[in-house]
Amino acid sequence: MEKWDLQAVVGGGSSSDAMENPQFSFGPWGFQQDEDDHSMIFPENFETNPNVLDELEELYKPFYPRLIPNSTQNIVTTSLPAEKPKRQQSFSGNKHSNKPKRFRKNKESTVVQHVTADELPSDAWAWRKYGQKPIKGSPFPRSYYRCSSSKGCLARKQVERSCSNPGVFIITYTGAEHCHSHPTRRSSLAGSTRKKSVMAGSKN
DNA sequence: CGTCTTTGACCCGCGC
DNA sequence: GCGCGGGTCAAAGACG
Repeated sequence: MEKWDLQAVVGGGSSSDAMENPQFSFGPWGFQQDEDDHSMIFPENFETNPNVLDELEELYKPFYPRLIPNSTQNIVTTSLPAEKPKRQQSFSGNKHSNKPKRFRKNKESTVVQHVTADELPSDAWAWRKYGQKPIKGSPFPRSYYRCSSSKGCLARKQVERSCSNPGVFIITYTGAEHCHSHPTRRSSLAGSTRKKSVMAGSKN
């Protein structure tokens, strides 16, 4: 079983980093968005050109925990096909409840970071894992996290390991922007330092 | 007690 | 229209 500890990977499982790094002004939700095209344009050589990287760091510093020069950390934004009319979400409840159906696909902007294990950012937000799925074509599963700092916050992120570069993690921020400020402390640390044994043999 | 992770099932978008 | 793949829900169990 490829059970790899994403808790350690995303850093969201531990509150220590977040609290020790108050300078983090983290949150990809807040960059400029066009009405229709939720995208950011990056020069192709931004990763290799130190000047470009520096400029970008200044530009996007408020949105990311840190941009590490000479690293594999990367920012790729996906622009949504605004022109392509998609079928509206039905929001018809599911078998479990009458709650409105969650919207699918990224109707908000998405921001992708490629980081190495050592550079995995520990953001100031508290994330709660709500799902994990094996991805076709990738030996590694993708984990889904949502912001647990505030109940109404719709911010989400996905963490997966690069299939071509197992040492590189792909963090995708999706959903809405945070509707709250950085949590000064976690509401609870329960479960945040969960032992690995739980995931190893809980249900299998 | 409150929050977290895990995990199977469900639902939807999209390609064929 | 059907099937696949991906995203989300919610119950159960664990931890501080």
